[in-house]
Amino acid sequence: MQKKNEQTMNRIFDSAENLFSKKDFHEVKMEEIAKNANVGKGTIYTYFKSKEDLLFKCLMHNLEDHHKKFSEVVNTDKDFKTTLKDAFDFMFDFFKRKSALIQRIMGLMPQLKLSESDIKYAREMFHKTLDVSSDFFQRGIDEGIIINIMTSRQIAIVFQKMFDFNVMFAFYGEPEMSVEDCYRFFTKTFFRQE
Amino acid sequence: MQKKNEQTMNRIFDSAENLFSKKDFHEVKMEEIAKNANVGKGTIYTYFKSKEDLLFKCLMHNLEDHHKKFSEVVNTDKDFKTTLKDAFDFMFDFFKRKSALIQRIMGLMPQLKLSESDIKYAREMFHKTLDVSSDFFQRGIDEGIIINIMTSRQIAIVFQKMFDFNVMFAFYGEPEMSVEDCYRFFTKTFFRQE
Amino acid sequence: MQKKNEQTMNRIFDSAENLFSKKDFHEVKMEEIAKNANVGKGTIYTYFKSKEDLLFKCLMHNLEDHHKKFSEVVNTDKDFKTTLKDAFDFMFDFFKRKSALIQRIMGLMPQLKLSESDIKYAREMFHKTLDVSSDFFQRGIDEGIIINIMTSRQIAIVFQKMFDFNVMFAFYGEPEMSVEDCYRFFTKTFFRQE
Amino acid sequence: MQKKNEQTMNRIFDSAENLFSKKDFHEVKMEEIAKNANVGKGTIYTYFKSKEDLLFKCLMHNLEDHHKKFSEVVNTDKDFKTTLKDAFDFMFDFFKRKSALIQRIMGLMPQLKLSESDIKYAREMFHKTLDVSSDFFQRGIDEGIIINIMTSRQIAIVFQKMFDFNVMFAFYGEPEMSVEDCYRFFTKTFFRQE
DNA sequence: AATGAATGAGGGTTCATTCAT
DNA sequence: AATGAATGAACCCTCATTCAT
Repeated sequence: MQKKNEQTMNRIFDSAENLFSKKDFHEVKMEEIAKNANVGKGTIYTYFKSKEDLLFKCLMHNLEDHHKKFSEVVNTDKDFKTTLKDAFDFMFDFFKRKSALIQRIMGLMPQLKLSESDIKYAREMFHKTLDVSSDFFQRGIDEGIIINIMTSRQIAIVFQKMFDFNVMFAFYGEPEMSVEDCYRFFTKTFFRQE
Repeated sequence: MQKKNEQTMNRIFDSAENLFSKKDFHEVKMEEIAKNANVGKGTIYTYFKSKEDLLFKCLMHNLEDHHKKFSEVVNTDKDFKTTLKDAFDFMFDFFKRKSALIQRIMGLMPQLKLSESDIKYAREMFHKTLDVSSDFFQRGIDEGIIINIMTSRQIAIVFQKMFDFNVMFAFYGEPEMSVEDCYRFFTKTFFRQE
Repeated sequence: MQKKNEQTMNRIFDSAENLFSKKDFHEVKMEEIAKNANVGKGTIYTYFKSKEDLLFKCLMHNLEDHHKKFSEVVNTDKDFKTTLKDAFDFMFDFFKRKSALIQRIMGLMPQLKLSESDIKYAREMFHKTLDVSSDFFQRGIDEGIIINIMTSRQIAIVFQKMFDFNVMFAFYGEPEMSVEDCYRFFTKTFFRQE
Repeated sequence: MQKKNEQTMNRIFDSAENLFSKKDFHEVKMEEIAKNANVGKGTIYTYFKSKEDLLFKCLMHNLEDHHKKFSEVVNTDKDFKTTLKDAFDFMFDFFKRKSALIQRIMGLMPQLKLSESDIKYAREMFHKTLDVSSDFFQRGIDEGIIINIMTSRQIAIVFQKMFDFNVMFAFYGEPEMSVEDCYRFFTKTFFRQE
């Protein structure tokens, strides 16, 4: 794919991500995606096999991006607590922009008719992403900062998922947690109390 | 068959809840709901105005049931900690059976075209349900058992939502938390440490 | 059919005629007919084989009634012109009440799946009704009052149909013809001018 | 197939007009229209919003065509009587081809759920068409050829509607009026007798 | 005889996908 | 490569009809 195509594909990606974030898969129409991307309906099909494929590729596109950036955040020479704070900042922001999309897609995954290789790729991607996180928390455990009431992978999952609380807070009209509140919640639960 | 049958409606409810739990709204076909309920396709429409209405009524049906039973669990003479344990037992079980359904429906709610009165009713139901929970946690705060790093309503939301972690644990192949694990997680975070 | 049944059947007839007059066949629902007749939906089917049968019987019911009453009007000892005036009065009134129904039904007749005997009966009914009228106009021709630019049967048809003009006048917002206007129109066209 | 094809739309128009002429609105199936037009069922919906919209557009399509051609017939330098004869020739032919369609549609109009603008457009179209006719008959009145027992608009309506008689004649098995018969009928009624 | 709950065939409409240009 | 007109499978919903009571 040449330069020009890359741009077209990215416009499609942006449009699709935007719409899939806001609406249910079946509420999003290919025509709408095409229009918002300023391309013809048929053009999408030169880049993606089907609507499901587009959804899947959107997810992977985001996961890869997230993986890359998150790796950069946690693979650093700073001390654990400082890095954790950076990680919270990063995730807090990422969550705000992408959680709706990812939540939605993951809820749909079981119904997607994916090829064997796609499933394999997705599984690897998910685990690779979790591994980065879990390795980081393992470091916290090894340094004696985090208590091991959970496995490092479980902690990584809680870390990913805890920002969901804010969605519910918003739903019920409660004040949302700031990134500092989130950090405090996390340390209260997982840090060894002095 | 003369009187509109409570049983028929319950069969439809059961079938719909079951399918809506397993699949996306648009993947569930009315014909499938009818078949699994052992009724004709048209019969559903004598009880529910539309597929969306059926989904909505399913949610309300469950919320009402949940509200009633949960109220019984927490409105008791037992001491706070014992009652909290009962509440965890109850929620853990409820979550296993119903969370998929409720999660899915709540994700769809914004797209549902509900009547004013339906919206009002849903809002009331959600808040009524949360109130029972939040009153209970307020008692914990008042008794000095729970620290007030969050409002009682926020705690109630966390309490509802924390079982979600298990869904993710399952997704990533991590061991799920037992009800005791959940209770320990909660007390670690919200109980005053002696 | 006993007394009681006759009443029920007439309530169904009235309800059906009323609705078929106002709406298209397919817009009229059996439930609506039943409700307006204060009977159960199933009851209609104890009197009529189907919705089409009900429509057909409605038409016949009206034609018979019309035939009977119109016969009484024209079979009289009064002179031709006086009788014609009476006929206009009668038809003008009949038209106002029933033309919508009859027009509608006749437009539907070709699509109705009628039994051989029903078709035969309808044909006889239509012709019998026309015959009364045409015999009367033949008398006018024989008496030298009406000129024979048309057959008596054609005149009878024009006589039946001319009130239609008022429907169109109303549609276009023009003043409608009074019964006297109609009579004048008719005589201008068919009476020998002195 | 790049440009939305005028031919495709005309094929749909022809097919729809043909079927709506022969059958009741609800007896005509979209599938049938599509098949007779040699297009896919969905294609119709790229040209028309709904079945009702198609019916409405069919009517307007015909009225516009009729208006244009009829205007050409009556807006001429020939003398009144000659022009009237031409008008009869034209209407007689038009009626044979289109009256069934227009009659049927007009009977349905009250039940159609039309937009404000559609209603306005239809109203204008109807009146514009009638105006051409009524202006012409006004000329006849002004020239002293036609007596003014009716307004020119009423005469125009009678002129439009009188061909209906032939439909009834056919129904009852009477000989139909030729265009000359119709002309004679009209002049007998509306022309000043010398 | 009367009822109305239950039925399911049938049809209007949507929309992902194709393919000629 | 890009397009969008055309397609038809699929699905929600309606409503005439049936039948157990």
